[in-house]
Amino acid sequence: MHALPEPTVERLVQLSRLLLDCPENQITSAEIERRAGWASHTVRKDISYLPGELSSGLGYKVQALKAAIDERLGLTIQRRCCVVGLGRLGSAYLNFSGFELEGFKLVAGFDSNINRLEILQSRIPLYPAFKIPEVVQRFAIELAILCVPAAQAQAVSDILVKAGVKGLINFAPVALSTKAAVRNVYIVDELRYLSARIGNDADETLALNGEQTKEPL
Amino acid sequence: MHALPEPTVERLVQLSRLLLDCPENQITSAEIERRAGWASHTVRKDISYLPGELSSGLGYKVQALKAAIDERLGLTIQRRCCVVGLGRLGSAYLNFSGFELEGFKLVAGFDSNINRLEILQSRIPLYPAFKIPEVVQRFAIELAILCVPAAQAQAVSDILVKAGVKGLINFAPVALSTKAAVRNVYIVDELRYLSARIGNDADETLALNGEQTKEPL
DNA sequence: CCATGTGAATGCGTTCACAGCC
DNA sequence: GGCTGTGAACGCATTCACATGG
Repeated sequence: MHALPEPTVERLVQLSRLLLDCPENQITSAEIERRAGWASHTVRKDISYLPGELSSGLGYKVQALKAAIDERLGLTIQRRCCVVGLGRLGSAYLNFSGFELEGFKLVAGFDSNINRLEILQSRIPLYPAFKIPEVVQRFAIELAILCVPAAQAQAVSDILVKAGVKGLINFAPVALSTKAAVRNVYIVDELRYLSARIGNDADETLALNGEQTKEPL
Repeated sequence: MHALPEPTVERLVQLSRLLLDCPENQITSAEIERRAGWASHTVRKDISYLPGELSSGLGYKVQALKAAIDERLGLTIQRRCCVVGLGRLGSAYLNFSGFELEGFKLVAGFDSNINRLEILQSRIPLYPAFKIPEVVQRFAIELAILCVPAAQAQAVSDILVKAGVKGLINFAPVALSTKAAVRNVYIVDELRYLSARIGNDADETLALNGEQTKEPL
């Protein structure tokens, strides 16, 4: 079995979720195109990498398709994760309830500020940062949502990875150097990227009165 | 002036920020490789798309390089943005202080829950959701950070875009259908993607393709 | 020598076009 | 007929190798 192309993995990850709230039993590649925006032949090509009999005359069997994707991508395993850094962003994710639904289990929150641990109320157990090695090992935590300030991100990531964490979502604007898998999510870069995309169309003007009348969607 | 390759834009966006906290005057492509993780020839190729004399014997001139990137990508314009949906995630970003530093101005927060508007304290002016068209037009808001529940994301995005918003960061797990530029950030998909990458220790089917080969810490 | 810059080669994902099957 | 599945063609970004400049 060969490695999947990187972009294919990315699309299949999304497709798997998309199939979650898909009430029908069958779905065609054309319908997936409509819902997700990828060309139908791209969808078919992606799916063709998966093993098994997934189609039946008029489309793919939703259950079987989702199962095949999850199986192939290793998404059937329930992974334990933690949130590190319980500022506004970290505690937002600490209280996010969408993890369990999709096979993740949030089992710990960490912060170096003891006061903060006492103030925060959460269903999830909270620990001081110095307990990261112990707790990560004890619960076999594999994934971490890293919400600490940029200055500490590299050091904290080192501790996490040493303790056994294999994947990180990094919200700080630093390029982590680590053997773990990393996904960077920095909102300012996202804004900058959007800025680049929308270009310098009609700027300068402070839109005094009339406002440009936009055509409907 | 030709369009830049998509991946180049993405790297230059990050490079521009990386140069922000770069105290030196000169930087070589090899040093950028060390800090950002891209091969030095990739860096040079990316930079070669930019106009102007950016190098001088022993590396690039940091100021000039950053200026050239920002100019080319349209990052010199200060864009106004807003946060829509002031739940935990939305209010976390509402209080994030990193926007101004990098040329963005957060000028409004919106939520449909009037109570919430009264409870939240923020330096940023808050408005009820029904005022989105008015406020977006009045302040010429171009970018929106969309933190509303999935069920409302499409409808709210329609209103924003109709009012003049040109780019959206979407935190909800839905594929928005819109003419605006969109960046999707859904944390569960990020976790799933990491899951796929780290596999099950026994399972090397996904064979991390080169990608992030970092040298040891 | 150092490091940049760039045409040319390579490799990889996308797109195409059509064969196969329900 | 409609839809999937896939080898083959294509196009684009990456990578290479070497010419150029301080």
